[in-house]
Amino acid sequence: MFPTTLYGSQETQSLSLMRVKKGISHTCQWDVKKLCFEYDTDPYYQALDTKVKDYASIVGIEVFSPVSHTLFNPADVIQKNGGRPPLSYQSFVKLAGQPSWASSPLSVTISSLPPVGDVGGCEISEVPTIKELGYGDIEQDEFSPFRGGESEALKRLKESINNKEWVAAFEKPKGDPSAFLKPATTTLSPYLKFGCLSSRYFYQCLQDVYRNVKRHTSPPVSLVGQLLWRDFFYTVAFGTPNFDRMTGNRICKQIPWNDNDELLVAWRDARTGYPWIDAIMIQLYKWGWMHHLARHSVACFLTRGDLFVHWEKGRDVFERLLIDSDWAINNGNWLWLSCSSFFYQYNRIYSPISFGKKYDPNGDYIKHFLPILKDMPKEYIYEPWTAPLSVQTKAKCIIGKDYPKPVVPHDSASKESRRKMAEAYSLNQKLNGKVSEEDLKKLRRKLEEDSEDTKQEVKTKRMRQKLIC
DNA sequence: TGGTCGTTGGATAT
DNA sequence: ATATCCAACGACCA
Repeated sequence: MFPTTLYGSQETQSLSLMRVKKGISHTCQWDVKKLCFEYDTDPYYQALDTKVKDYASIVGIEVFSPVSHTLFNPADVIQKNGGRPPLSYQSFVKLAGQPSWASSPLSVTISSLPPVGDVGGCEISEVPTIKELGYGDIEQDEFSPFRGGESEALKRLKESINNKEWVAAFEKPKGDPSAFLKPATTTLSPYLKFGCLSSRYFYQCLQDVYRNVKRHTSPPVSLVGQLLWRDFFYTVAFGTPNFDRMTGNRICKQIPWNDNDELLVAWRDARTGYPWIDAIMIQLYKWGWMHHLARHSVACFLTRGDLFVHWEKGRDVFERLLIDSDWAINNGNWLWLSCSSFFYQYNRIYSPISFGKKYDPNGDYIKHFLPILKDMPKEYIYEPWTAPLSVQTKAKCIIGKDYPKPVVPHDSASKESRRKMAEAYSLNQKLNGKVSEEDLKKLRRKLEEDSEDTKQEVKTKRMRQKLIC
């Protein structure tokens, strides 16, 4: 179902690096005097921009690179905190305060660009084709429903903002992850990510709405709160070396994740046997977007909830498939959901069965993205393996043949995961966070032994019961 | 150092 | 709908 090649960041990045290098070779013959580009905090672009700035300084080209992608300058917030990024949202909000530009309205009138002029017969851009990116074999109707561009972004922004009551009452945690005909959020994230929509303009539009209503929600749950979350992750990511890895990451708990490719692939390819999880992964594949809480469900399931697979593996899948995937935010949320950083209440596990049922008891979301289950009665739609064979036959969906059996039993798997998390946390505490590769290996062995013991106990108990009977 | 509190859990009781 | 338990974390701040 998925193209076999995984397009990690490196391939895409080397493509843009090539373009920049070519661009540099043309700066002399074009007599370039000034280079303007937005300041970028992602490590890859930091390195790239340094190269460009160094070159410009050598050949005497002026560089203008302002911070404008985020509400605040991450470096300022880090400096205010004594050189380290704040690790909680509340402390970030307190440090950040009001944006300096908030009182002066941003201009949205777009001045026209000067004509390109003579470029000496060279190609200006080499935008890769859909086929080159590995999507050539996908049917047109499977492409994301998002249309690109600034005009589209502003149109969609207006549609959201026009509903003042909705904006004023917005509370992120209360949204419905199963809503797909009309998603429960603004779905503006792809436009923020690609710079089609300015987060600062969005912020000002929201403030305008707030000024014109009696009451409105507040951070962290409000819409402005969501923009602040974005800035929070940008700031921590900027101030944390190796933010996208477990090892060498000062703020990341060292956890002995599985290296189980079978479980990872089942999750990635929407074959876990849990319809709620698989439907979300299909939506990811088809739309490149899912509701925030849907992302929580599958991320928790893959890592600390059920499969105990490394969060970096899930991060890679999201990074490639999400249309709004953003380096700081994606990594930040995987750290959060895997209880590796920011959030530590590993006992709170999303159930792959009851969480979705709460919002969508009929399973409409599942039936839409997993049509193989469209005739499964709602009593069984979240747990089709419990349906009697007669029901499965009538629904034309035999579990184990037409749709997979669960890869792991949720009850015991999540219990096991809780235990592993507790052990890993206690090791991190004991070693004050300085957990080595060897320490993790040892813990992995210990956990396996314990699990063997449990299995043996269960066996012994069963034997005893048999003897009694 | 100890108290507070944290965007978004689940199961069960009322 | 709301309260309570489960089992109990760590960042922040006084």
